[in-house]
Formats: sequence, structure tokens, C-alpha cells
Amino acid sequence: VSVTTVNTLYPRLPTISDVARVAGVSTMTVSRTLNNHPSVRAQTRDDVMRAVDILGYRRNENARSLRPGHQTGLIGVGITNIANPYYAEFVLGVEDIASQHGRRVILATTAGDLGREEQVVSDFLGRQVEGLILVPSGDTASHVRPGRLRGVPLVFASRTVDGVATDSVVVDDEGGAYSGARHLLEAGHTAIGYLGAPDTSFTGARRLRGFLRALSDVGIVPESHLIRRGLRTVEEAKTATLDLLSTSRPTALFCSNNRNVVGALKALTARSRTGGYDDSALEIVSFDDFELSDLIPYRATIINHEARRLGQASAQMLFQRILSPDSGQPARTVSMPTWLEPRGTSLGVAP
Amino acid sequence: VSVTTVNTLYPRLPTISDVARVAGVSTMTVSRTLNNHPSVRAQTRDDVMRAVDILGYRRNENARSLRPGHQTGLIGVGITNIANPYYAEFVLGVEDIASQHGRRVILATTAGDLGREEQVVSDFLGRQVEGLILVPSGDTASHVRPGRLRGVPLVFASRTVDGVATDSVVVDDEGGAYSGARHLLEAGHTAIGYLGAPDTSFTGARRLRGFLRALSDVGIVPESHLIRRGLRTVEEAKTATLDLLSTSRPTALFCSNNRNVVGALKALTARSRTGGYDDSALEIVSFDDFELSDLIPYRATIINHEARRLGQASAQMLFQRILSPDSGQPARTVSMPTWLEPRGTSLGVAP
DNA sequence: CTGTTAGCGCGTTCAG
DNA sequence: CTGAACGCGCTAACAG
Repeated sequence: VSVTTVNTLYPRLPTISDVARVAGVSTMTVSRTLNNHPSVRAQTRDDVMRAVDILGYRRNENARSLRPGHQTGLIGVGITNIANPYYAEFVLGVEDIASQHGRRVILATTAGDLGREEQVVSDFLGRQVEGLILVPSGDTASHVRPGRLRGVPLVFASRTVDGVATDSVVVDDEGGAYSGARHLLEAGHTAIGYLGAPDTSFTGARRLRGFLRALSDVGIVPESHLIRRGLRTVEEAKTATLDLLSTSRPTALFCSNNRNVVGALKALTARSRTGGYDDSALEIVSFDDFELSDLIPYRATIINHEARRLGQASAQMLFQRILSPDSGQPARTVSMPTWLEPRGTSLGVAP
Repeated sequence: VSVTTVNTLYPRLPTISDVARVAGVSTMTVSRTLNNHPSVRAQTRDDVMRAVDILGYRRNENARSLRPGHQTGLIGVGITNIANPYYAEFVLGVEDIASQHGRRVILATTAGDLGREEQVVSDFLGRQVEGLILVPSGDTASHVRPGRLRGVPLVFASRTVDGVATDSVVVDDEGGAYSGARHLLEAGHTAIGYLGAPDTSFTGARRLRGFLRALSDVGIVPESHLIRRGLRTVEEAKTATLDLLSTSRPTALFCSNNRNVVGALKALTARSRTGGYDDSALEIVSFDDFELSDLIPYRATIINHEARRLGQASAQMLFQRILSPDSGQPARTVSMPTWLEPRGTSLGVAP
């Protein structure tokens, strides 16, 4: 009785020796068959495969990876928030390359919290991942110092961390923001509202720097009430935009990311519904593309870059380390280019 | 020399016995310390923890889960496409519940391909996942018959599969589509274009059924050229919409999902740019919400439901099975409710 | 309070 | 061509 009960509670999966027993051979013969070892008689092989089929046997990858030299085939990916379509695309890029190398992605979200990130890294290492790709949460990261990782390669994506010398793939934030701002200036705008992420955010700081440099290059000192930073969510961006428009009359808006432009557009929509505000001349520049950016009802330009490519590039850097761990190359930082794309009504009438 | 070289190539992680040696105790003492066993002297505990710190030791979870009774703490999640924000949100919902139960999500995409799904399931089982959540690719799924899973609980999300009796969480597709179509009919529309997924898609078939039932209830037989099915991507939906509008003059469009409505909107934008088509009276109903649906420049209504809740509900069902595997309850199917939400210019002017 | 023994599932090494 | 023994890292059970 007790055996049956235990089996129901913990349904023990069939092991290699169960297969061996059913097939009437030794475990080694099963192992060789499963690994396509040439020296197995065809008849024996058939017996084994039949037993495998009967039992529904599957090799235990965890036990397998316990053996020296064997790897787990796992790549740990830690992102801040999968609900942001940008990181969803990013993960897809990583998965793309990982599956090409026969690896599986294990995913965790850190919610931008340093403590959770530390747990996640620790968990990943405990699961013997072959490599880590991380969108770091903050600019301190002692848990991720190369020494603590014991040789497991790490790639930072989207941001880097001061004092941690490791491979990273980032977007050309400053250059992109510079050219986006430049675009507005050349169109004659001088009163440009800025909606930005917190300065503590790596990309936020870099994009702001590019924006300000473009203004300073043409001798414009931005008025402080036009510069809104510290915006983390769509909702915050919406509120900030409403507040900005209630006190100022910018002729253009520069949105430092995906979330901010969505919030800004929601604010503009809400505001135009209340009437009394003619924003038809407003022009928008935004970092990051998003779905339906075609439909922006303003002159608009996107500073575009592809999350999926960022993911692919990160994974490719990681696999360079994984596949030749002895190369001893110094840490590299790759900057992914951006480009401007007209959107919204700035497209004008197509032919 | 050779030892050093080998260590560089295969950086062997410190094991429990390395820690034991450095701390001058046995491996059991280390193990007990790490598991907060009460019967370890404070002094010994400190010695162990110091050794752990020096070596940067982390417990090997794979070796640990090898022991009988121990679990891997892994939940396998297989979705068709993470680039669809809907499934990204879905995964977040699963991860939310999973992390509450101290489990980690291992992710794979099947791209809607049955062969890949089979590999994914096999891989997950080989990694000893404690449970599986799958957005199934097709309506055949022999690889996923309960017998093949050897007692590992499985939950289907978003769709079910004929002939596989397992827990599932689906959206009330037919009821939602019915009420959405009803909404259009009550507004006086009779020529309604339908943009739908392939009939082989579970949700596609159900939504079409609800739509057609609403029409038939008021005695309308839809003209066949108004019904477009088999649309898998935004691009296909866009093309189909352009084709539809070039031959017909529907007063309303019913989009059966997220991808289709985006495609339809892109088509309408492109078409209005070419001029000569007044669609200002057009009304849209769409299944699935999407970002910036606020900005739809038409009267619009969303048949809404929350992907994150779907993910949470799926994970909750899964954990019921994981936590009491002996319950022997029959498979249940939970239907998540939908609701109508006005969007776009149908909002009118806010107070 | 601490150490020894044994075994989880698998595959390499060495004998048949 | 096939099998027996051993060890990967960890911990329950049983000494001491």
C-alpha cells in the first residue's frame, strides 16, 4: 500500500535502469543507444528503443549535467520587466541565438530591484547556467563582480555598470538623442519639452546628455520647467506631460523612451478632448519605436533601434565567451546604432 | 601547468567538499549549515560561512534536485511567440504566481510549430520541471497526452486541444465576440467586415462562431467577401483589409485579435493618406486590447480581457495540481470573462 | 553536535 | 559488442 501511495505522491520518473531492466540489457547499453554510439547491435538498439517507448523514458538532464565536462545548456536572462514590449522583443532575440546553439533560456524579472537581481543571479548560478545576460537594475552591482561569478560569462545589455568590467551591448543613446534633438532644432523649434527617465537610469542619463549637447551646440539653454525627468511609468509620463502643458507652450516634445512617449500621447489625447488647446503644430521626437507609432496624430520622428538585434548581439557576445573561455580577451562594449524614422502625420501624403 | 589550463577551460565551481576542506569540517556540517539545521554550533557555522564566502561557493541546485523527494523548482512555460505583447504579459502573470511559490520559469517559444512544441515539452520534462504551462500550437498533441507526461501537471492556456483531458484556462471567446458583434448591430451596422485568424486556430474558430451567431440572431446572413479569415500576422491583416475595402464598403470592422486590428489600422492609415476614401463613419470592434488603443481615430470598442490574469489563473491551476498531486480531480476548464470597453473617438468629449 | 555511509541518474573507464 | 565499477554534488539515515 505504502509504495503505491508514495508513487502517486511523487511519481518517480522512469530511469535508465528501468529501461535497462525492461529491455533486458545493462544501463550502459541504454546509454550508448541514446547517445547514438556506433557499437550497438541493431537488434539491441531496437529492444532499447521499444523499452524507452513503453516507459515514456526521458533522459534526466540534471543528472546528466552533473557529470564533469557536461553543461546544463541553460542561459540565464534577467530583465527588469517583461511587460515592456521592448524587453519582450529583447528576450526573443536572445532566445533566437540561444536555440541556434542548442541552449535554453531561463528567464527572471528583477523589477528593477537590486535585491531581486542579486537573488536571480544567485539562483541562476546555482542552476549552473553556462552564461548570464542581464539588464542591470542599478549602477552598483557587487553581486555581479567577475570574481563572484567564478568564470561564468556575463553580458550586460542595454546598460553598463560602473566598475564592472564585463562585455556589454548598449544602444548609442547619446548619439541617437543628439541627432533627434538636432532634427527638432533644424525644424526651427526652440521651446522643446523633455520627458525623461530618472537620471539614475543608465540610458536616461545618456539620452539627456545627448539632448542637452545638441541644444548647447546651437547656444540654447533649456528652461528648467521644460525638462521633466524621473518618469518611470506611462502614468507618470502622462501626469508630467499634463503638468508641463498647463504651464508652458512647447512647440515640440522630446520623449526619452517608449513609456514616456506613450504617456505623452495619452496626455495629449486627454487634453485635446477637453478642448481649448490647439496642438496641431506640435512636433514629437521619441527614443524607441512602439507599435502603431504610424498613427501618432502629430509630426513625429522616432529614434529607432531594434530590441531584437540588441538581444541577438548580447547572445552572440555571450557565446563567444562560452565557446572559447580561454580567449582572455578584455571586456568589450558594443554600441548598437540608432536611426531616425519619420512617423505619424509627418509622413505626409503618400504618392 | 596542466591543472591550471584545465581549470581555465572548465572552471570547476567550488563544491561542498571544497568548503568542508577549507572550513576543516565534514561535508555534512556544511550541508546542515546551509540548510539552517539547528544542531550546528555557532562557531562551526561561522567557520563554514567564512569558507563559503572565501570560495564564492553556491549550492548546485541540479545535484540537489537529484535526491529523491527533491524538486527542481522549475515551471516550464511554452508560448507561441513572445514578441506578441499579449503573451509577454501572460508570461509575467505566470512568473508572478510562480515566484510567490518560490519557483522559477523556464521559457521557450514554439513559433506555433508542432514539432518545436514537441521538442520543448520533451526538453522541459528532461529538465524535471514540476509543471508545464503551454499555449498549444495545434489541435493535435499526442506528445502531450497525460500518459506521456508521467504525472507532471499540465495546464493549457488560451486554447485547449481536442482529446487531451487536462486543466485549461481560456478566454470566453465566443461570448466576447457575440457581445462585440451585438454592439455593432445595435448601433445599426449591417455591413460588417470580419478580419479573423485561421479557422484552425482555437480562438479564431470560437470568435468567428460568436460573431456569426450574433448576426444570425438578428437574421443577417453575412456576405462572404466581407469575411476574411486565415490572417496570421499584422502584415496579412493589413493586406486583407486593403483588399476588403477595395471591393466593399463596410460601415464597421470586427477584428478578431490584437494583430488583426493593428493591421487594419495600418491599412486604414495608408488608405486615408492616398485620399479619396472617407472612412470617418467607420466603427471598429476588436478582440484584445493593445497599447495606445486610446488613439484609434475611429469609433472603437475593445472586447477586453487581461493576459496577465490569464497567466496568473493558469499558474494557480497548475500549483493546485503540484501542491496536491493526489487529489485526482477531473480536468477543469476555466473561462476568463471579457468585457467591452469604448476606445478611440467613441469616447467623445470628456467632461 | 558532528562524521560516515549510501544512493539519487547518468556516463566514462576499464574488463570481459 | 556488452557489462561492472566508480564518481559527479548533495543530503537522509544512522552512528558516535
